[in-house]
Amino acid sequence: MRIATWNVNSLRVRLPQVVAWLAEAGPDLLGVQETKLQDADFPAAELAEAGYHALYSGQKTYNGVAVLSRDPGLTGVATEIPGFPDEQRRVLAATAGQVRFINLYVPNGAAVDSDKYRYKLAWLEALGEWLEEELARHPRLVVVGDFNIAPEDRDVHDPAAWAGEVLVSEPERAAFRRLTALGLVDCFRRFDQPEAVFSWWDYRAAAFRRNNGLRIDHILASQELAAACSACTVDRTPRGWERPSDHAPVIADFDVA
DNA sequence: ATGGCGCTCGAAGAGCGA
Repeated sequence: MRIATWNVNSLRVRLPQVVAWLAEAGPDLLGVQETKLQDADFPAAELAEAGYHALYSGQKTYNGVAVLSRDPGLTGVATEIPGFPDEQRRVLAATAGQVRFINLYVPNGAAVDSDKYRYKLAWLEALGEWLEEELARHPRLVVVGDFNIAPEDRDVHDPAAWAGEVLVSEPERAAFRRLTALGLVDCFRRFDQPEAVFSWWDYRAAAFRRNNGLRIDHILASQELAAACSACTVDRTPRGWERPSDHAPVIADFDVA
């Protein structure tokens, strides 16, 4: 089973790239973030033509998440963190067979100590409580998305320049470690990886060409699924296409039915 | 060098992302 995540930064703009990438990479499940589409405008027909059933939870202009699945028989759909009502559409969970799939667009946080930063930390706190329950219910749980956290300095192109900034600050990293302490495994770090592998590069200052990036998009798996994970990679290719998203897809393969 | 680029809304330029 192939599971992937991709912040597309506008599905309206990126739909042709998403369709092309689905045909190349062939994920069974793809978590999409930043669709920036109301549900009425979601391109369900185009994606169905590409062979994918879609769930979506959108809003105008900002945020918006979707789950694309080869298997149309998804159940247990959730669009909120229980007990954390939120107008921002950042959560979409569903069960495919025995696999519980949770797709997240974690708040960006804007700047350390801002209102948005405090919202991000509160959001992550509520997420942790929910994921603890989800883990108890679902031995095969995978949590994907744009976490907007680079967990360690090796996930940052220039740790000195980024020290203490939003996306790398210690409270954010502590929130990420709280998730892994629940028993969720960062699939990317289960394997030997090259140095300087990132999933996001600023549009400005030729950041992609210089590989000035951050690894902020992640695939976390329960221990049962992590044990069945055979690979986890970032696919840099779409970031090099014309008019790309600033994020690249992350892919993990699992030896489960 | 504290900007730089790209998307949205809406029809200019501000807000936002990371």
